[in-house]
Amino acid sequence: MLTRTTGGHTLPAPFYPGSLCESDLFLEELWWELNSTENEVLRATGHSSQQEENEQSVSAQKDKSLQQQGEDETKTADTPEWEAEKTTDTRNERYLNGTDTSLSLEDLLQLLSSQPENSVEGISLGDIPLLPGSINDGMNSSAYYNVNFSQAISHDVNLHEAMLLYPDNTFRRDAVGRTSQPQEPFLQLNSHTTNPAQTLPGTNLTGFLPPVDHQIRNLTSHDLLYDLDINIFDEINSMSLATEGFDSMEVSHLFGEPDSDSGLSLNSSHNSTSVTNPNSRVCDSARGSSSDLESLSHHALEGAVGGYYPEPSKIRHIDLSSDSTFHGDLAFQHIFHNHTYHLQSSVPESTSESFSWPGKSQKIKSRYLNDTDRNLSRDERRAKALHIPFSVDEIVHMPVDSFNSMLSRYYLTDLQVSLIRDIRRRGKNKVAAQNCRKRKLDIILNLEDDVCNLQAKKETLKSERAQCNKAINIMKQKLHDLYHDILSRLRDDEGRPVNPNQYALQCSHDGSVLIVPKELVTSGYKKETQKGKRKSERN
DNA sequence: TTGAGCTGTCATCGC
DNA sequence: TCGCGATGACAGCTC
Repeated sequence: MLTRTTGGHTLPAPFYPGSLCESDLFLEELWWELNSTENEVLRATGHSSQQEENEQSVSAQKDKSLQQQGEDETKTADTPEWEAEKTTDTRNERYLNGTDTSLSLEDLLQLLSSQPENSVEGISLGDIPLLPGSINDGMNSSAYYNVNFSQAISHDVNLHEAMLLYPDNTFRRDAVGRTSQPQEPFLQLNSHTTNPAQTLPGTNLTGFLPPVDHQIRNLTSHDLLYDLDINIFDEINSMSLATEGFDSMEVSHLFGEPDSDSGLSLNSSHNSTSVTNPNSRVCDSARGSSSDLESLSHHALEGAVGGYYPEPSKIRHIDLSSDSTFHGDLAFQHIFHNHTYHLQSSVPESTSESFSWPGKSQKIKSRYLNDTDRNLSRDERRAKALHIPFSVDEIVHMPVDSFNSMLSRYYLTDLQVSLIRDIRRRGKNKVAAQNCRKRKLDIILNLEDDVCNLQAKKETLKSERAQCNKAINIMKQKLHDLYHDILSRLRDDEGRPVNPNQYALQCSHDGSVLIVPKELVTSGYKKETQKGKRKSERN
């Protein structure tokens, strides 16, 4: 029973290596060897019955894709320029000349469609070079699947809807399993297929992995997706959420943000489908992911009113549930979403993000955020998630007129506009807060300097006062000495020395010096002081 | 574990 | 009325 076609080769349906169980690894090795041997045989013979089936399938798909492409062209009359600029003729020529062996499936199908029928025989899907790093294999296989990805992307269809666009069963790897598991429509994870080359034709995992077969062989999708950037999943999830209609709180929870002040709350009834696929069965180790995902989906709805933060472990299950479609969208995002989000804003970011990561574990946080995302601020992640075509720097630092004209020039949803305005408000307030703190710090420093200067001045004045007092005392002493010296030399009428304790010297206005008894001096002094007081009282 | 410092954010006020 | 800056207050994070 041949149910899976992997690049022109067949796999026995009941035999799915890739489980995390170690016992399955041995079977996986055997499967790999068998498959490798089969590949060699097929290459040696150059053709096979299965290839004929594939070619027939390709021909049928080609017709379908061409028909679908014609329909899509009418549907997507306003496709972006990047799609209009996509030309494959030159690549086809390069491929025919042998200079370019990295043609994608779509290119090849177009090449086939442009060639006479008899020339198709020489090319089968098994001959398609699936080079490591050529992620276009997955992306450009839309024609093969009768899907116009550009339409899906341009319409911002979420993953779930994008998957539903597949009209036939070519995407299915296991029709039997599919019928037996009707609730597992698309996201059958690669955990069943350890060999990444045996995944879907359009999802060549080798494009993301180093071409070390022996290492890849023992990896499961669990392992392969484990280290992938969570932000990519965030983008995928939010892309569907942002366009399909969602509650901003849920996106905030998905981003680990308890507060989203975008202020718009859309329908959140079905937004968790693209995020949490309860039917995704990754492996035995993640067997409990189904319940977790359900609970997460449930809590996501709760989070809209209660503020639930999904734990990182649950987010990990979400990532694993993205399945192979992840790669296709990933490729699209690498190519079509050329957002220039600056990693470093002009405003110095805090070294510690206030972004509240669920669980608050920095190890887990750093595990899911790569270096780029660690440098992204929360608003940058938000903008990236909602595919806002402006950088945070542009949004924040752009003049008002330019900002308003920019908003009017682009067709933006209310959510995007709200987020942009929030980003601008927060960004400007952040700068204002920084300036305010800097200014406050400057004021404090200036006040401290003033205090220091005043203290120094006070000390100077104290020293000057001490010096003045010292000078005054010296002058007093000199005056006292001079006084006694003069009185000691004076004689009364009887020739006796004048007692300094009974007489005092008094200078008159005309410069003459009189010897006056101290009683008169003290009484006269009292009278003068009393007169002075009276005068002051009268005045 | 606790506290200080830093930073982002929100609310509010005034221009 | 709107936009924006300034600032107090609060919370989260780091050390």
